[in-house]
Amino acid sequence: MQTFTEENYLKTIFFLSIGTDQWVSTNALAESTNTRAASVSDMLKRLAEKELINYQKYRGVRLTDEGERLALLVIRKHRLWEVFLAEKLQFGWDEVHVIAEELEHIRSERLIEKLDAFLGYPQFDPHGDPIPNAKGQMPELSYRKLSEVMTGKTVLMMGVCEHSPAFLQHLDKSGLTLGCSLKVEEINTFDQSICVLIDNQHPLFVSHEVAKNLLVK
Amino acid sequence: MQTFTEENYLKTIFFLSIGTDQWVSTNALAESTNTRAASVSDMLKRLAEKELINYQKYRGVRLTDEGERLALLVIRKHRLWEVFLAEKLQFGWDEVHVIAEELEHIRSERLIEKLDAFLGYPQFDPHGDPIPNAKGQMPELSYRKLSEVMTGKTVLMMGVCEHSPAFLQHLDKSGLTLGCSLKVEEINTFDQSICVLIDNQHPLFVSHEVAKNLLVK
DNA sequence: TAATATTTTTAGATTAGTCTAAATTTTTTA
DNA sequence: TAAAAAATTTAGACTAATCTAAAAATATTA
Repeated sequence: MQTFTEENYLKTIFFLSIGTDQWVSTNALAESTNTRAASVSDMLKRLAEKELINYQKYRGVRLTDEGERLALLVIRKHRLWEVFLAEKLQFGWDEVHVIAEELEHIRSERLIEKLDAFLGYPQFDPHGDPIPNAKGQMPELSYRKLSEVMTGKTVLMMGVCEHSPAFLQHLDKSGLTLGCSLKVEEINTFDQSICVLIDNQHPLFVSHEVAKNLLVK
Repeated sequence: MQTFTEENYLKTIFFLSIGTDQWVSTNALAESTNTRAASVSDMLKRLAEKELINYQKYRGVRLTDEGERLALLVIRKHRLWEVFLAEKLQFGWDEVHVIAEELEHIRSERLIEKLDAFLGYPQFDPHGDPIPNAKGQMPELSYRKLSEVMTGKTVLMMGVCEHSPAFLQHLDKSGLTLGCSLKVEEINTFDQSICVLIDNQHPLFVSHEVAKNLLVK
C-alpha cells in the first residue's frame, strides 16, 4: 500500500519516462514534484526498497513492472474522475485536473470499477488522453501534432499535449474542441503560424506554439 | 486549512457532543479516534491554537462556532458522497461509509456544490441522517426509537442509530428499509422484543437491541 | 586530462502525528 | 478528608516527508 506521495512519485516517473528510453534524473523529478533533489533522493531509496523502481545512484530511475502497473492504476483513477467531473458535474476541461489530483488517491477498487461502469466505460478523458484498463495497461496512441500537418490536409482534433488551464481556456475561446475537424489552409513560413478552417465553417488563426500542442489524426 | 486528521478530530468531537451539554473528554476522543490519550492531548493543543475548540486542561473540549461549522461541512461532504455512492454507483448502505470517510476530505467547494446539484439536493443520506447545508447548518430531527413505540401504533422507519455494516446487513436480511411502515403488534415483556408488521404485509420479530437502534416517526 | 561546473547524495534539522512511560491532576471511596 | 484509583498531561522518542548546507560523484571544457 502506497502513500499519496509515493503514488505521486510513481506517476511523475511514469510521465517523465514516456517517449524516452532514458532513466529519469533526480533533478527532473525534483522539478516536477516541486521539491528539492535531496528530498527526491530520500524518496527514491524508499521506492527502490519496495521494488517499485530500479534506482542506480547518480544515474537515475526506471519503474519496475509493478511500479508501472501502480502508476497506471493511479492514472486510470485520475482520468475516470476527470470524465465524471466533466460529464456528470459539468466542470470545464480546464478545471478537472486539479480536483482529480485529489480524487485519484481514493483507495477502493470496487469504487473505481463501479465508476467506470457508471460512466459507460469511457476510453478517453476530457483532454483526449487514453484511460488505462483495470489491469494497468494503456493503449499506445500515435497522433501527430497539428504543427506537422501539410497545407490542404484535413484532420480531426484528438487531444492536447499541454494541459494547463490557461492553454485549455485559450482553446475554448478559439472554438477548438475535441473531435472538431481542422483543414489546414495556409502555413506562414515566417513564424509557422497556421490558418485553419474549423468544421469546414469558421476560419481560425493558430500560432505555432498552439499548433505544437494539438494532437490530430 | 485543516489536515485530514484535524478534520477527523473535529467531526469526532461533534458527534461525541451531540445530545450532551458535557465537555468531551480526552479518553472518549482517544477511543473514538483509535489513538492514545497522549496523542489526543497533543492534537487538542493544536486545535485550540487554531481556535477551533475551547480546551480546558483536564476538563475536556467543546467546538467553537467555527469548529462546529467546519465539522458540519465535513459531515455534509461525507453524506453527499454517501448519497452518490448509493444512488449513482449502486453501493449498499452498509458499504458507503468507509469510502465516504476518504471522499469527505476532498477540498473543493465547487465540487461539493455541483455534486449536491447533480444529486438533486438530497436532504438525507442513505441511513436517513440529515445533510447539513452549505453554511454548515443541520436541521434538528426528533425521531423516536422503535423501542419506545406503544403496541398497536404504526410508524415509519426514518433512520438508524447504529451504522455498522453488520447491523445494516441484518436490517437488509430482515427486510427493514428506510421509509417502510412498521406496525407494533406485540411487545414481549420478558425481553422487550417486538413483533411488527412491515408495510402491513410481512410479520417480523425484532429484538430490543435492534429496536433501540431504529429511528421512527 | 586537469580544472571547473553540474548533478546528486549525505548529514543533520524540522514538522505533523503518533507512541510509551512517567508525572500530575482530578475523582472516587473508605 | 486522606488515600487510592482513574484520567490526563508532559517528556522523550519514532516515522514520513520535507528542508538546507556540505560533500561526493559525474560531466564538461579548455
